Amino acid sequence: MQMNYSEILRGASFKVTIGRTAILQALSGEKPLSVPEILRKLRGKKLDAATVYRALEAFTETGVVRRIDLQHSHAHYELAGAHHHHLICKSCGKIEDVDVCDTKDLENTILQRSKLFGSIAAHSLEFFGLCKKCV
Amino acid sequence: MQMNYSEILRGASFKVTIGRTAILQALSGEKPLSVPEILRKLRGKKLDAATVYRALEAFTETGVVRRIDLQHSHAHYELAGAHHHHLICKSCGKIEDVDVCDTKDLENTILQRSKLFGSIAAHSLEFFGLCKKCV
DNA sequence: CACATAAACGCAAATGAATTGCAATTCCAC
DNA sequence: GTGGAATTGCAATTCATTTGCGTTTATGTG
Repeated sequence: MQMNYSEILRGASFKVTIGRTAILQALSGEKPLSVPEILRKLRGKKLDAATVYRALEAFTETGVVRRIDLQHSHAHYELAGAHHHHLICKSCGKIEDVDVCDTKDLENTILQRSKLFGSIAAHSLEFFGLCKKCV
Repeated sequence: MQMNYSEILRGASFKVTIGRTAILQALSGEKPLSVPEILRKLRGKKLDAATVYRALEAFTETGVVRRIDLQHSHAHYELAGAHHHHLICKSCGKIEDVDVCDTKDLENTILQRSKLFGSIAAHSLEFFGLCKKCV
């Protein structure tokens, strides 16, 4: 069931390049990364920022990567594996994954009540609080 | 129960200035605004961008204003009145408010399962889909 | 395997949002 | 009214993000 990065890229009909493979690899860690963080992580690979931005745009469009908001004034990205959300510590920035997510009912309720919308394709849900160290 | 902007400002122990009152006024519309949008809306008032950013930072810290993510690569702000969320059309950008929100149970469940976090203070929840015109 | 083509890339420049330092101004409590 | 702290404007700066363009590279087709 494991999918390597080449397969992921090919599966979304992207070319398999060193750069894009490296970007996916960088995103395979536990924490969602911003573009500057990705660039720092791939310092050795002399990847241009424009390349990373263009790759991430393509990746998010096809759903390979998910873009999330950690309220840090710039976007963060993570591999779009299993659907999940995040707990973010407002003090130290620690991030914990949250895999509970039963918003299907909620989405249906919302769609029924909405006068203007016809469909919901995605949602973002992040929780902000304090981790045990920062309490 | 109506609160005017002076009262809101005083209530959060801010000084009541023309600038900050105008910012709150600008945010009183239906749509969450980005800083550039606020500046455009207050063009006549010759408010500096730095002033707006500083005010919004103070406002979000004290909870007077809420910062939300519409996946547009820059932050949007709205008055922190009744707790609600948003439906955002991925095609035309239309925004509809969602006032259904029973995430209290969800938050408790998440906190219980979490090993690292001690408290949840806030959450962001936005739905992305297509409005009826863009279907 | 060569080759054509579209995708991906690097580089440089431009844009645009957000931040910062500092001096001047303004609100507010006393 | 006066003093001090909060707020502001201005200018300069930082940082993320985008864009144009010419070059390189992956890939499928013959």
